[in-house]
Amino acid sequence: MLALIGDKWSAQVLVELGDGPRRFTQLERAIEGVSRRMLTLSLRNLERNGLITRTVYPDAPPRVEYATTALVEEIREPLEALGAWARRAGPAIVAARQAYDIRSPN
Amino acid sequence: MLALIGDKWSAQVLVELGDGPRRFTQLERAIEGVSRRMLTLSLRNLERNGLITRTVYPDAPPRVEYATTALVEEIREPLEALGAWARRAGPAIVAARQAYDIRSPN
DNA sequence: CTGCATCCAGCATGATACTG
DNA sequence: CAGTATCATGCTGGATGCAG
Repeated sequence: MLALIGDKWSAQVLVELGDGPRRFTQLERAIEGVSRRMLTLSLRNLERNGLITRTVYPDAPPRVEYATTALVEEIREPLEALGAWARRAGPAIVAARQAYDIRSPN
Repeated sequence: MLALIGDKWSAQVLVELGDGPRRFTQLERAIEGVSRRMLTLSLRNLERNGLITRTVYPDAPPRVEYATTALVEEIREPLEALGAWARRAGPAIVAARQAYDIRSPN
């Protein structure tokens, strides 16, 4: 699982594509801090693993759209459960972190 | 979320601790390929984020047990859903990979 | 617009040795 | 048993420039 989307950006790409197909530049702008290089690599990797599709439209200027496959739809629900948990648990995590840092001031 | 357990070993640690508390050496043996150093770092990180507890028993020889916290219990279900999906989707992923590699022989 | 190639720095990780 | 300390290194990923 983590071998598929465990890197820094792939998960975010999947989140963006959750609302529907997106173009390369749209993703680049939506995902704060991603470089063109890393976005390309992530997209290639996701495509290779069958998690997204890449569609080239023969226009000028070039247009490429990325979309999630059925494989990803199957896990949308547990993924969103995890997302909800992350938002809920955020404060507890921060608190735990502060408590730990006070106990071990290194 | 991935910031918490996105590294190479933390997720596996959580899986091992899913069956109950474990000692340092038990984890080291159960998790194939992990070095003492990385196991230590992962455990410290999980502890700092409040996902596991570390209990030292004042015995000779020393004994330390790690266990998951309630925070982790909350996501056991979606996590297992993801695991089940990973096992089911495995073959499809491999197939997609082969198809891709044939299309793009670089 | 959508990439790919190259270069290079920095961090993460493994190996190894040592300790309470 | 359960770590810590130190060193060497390899890969990740950013920056930059080029291209169809």
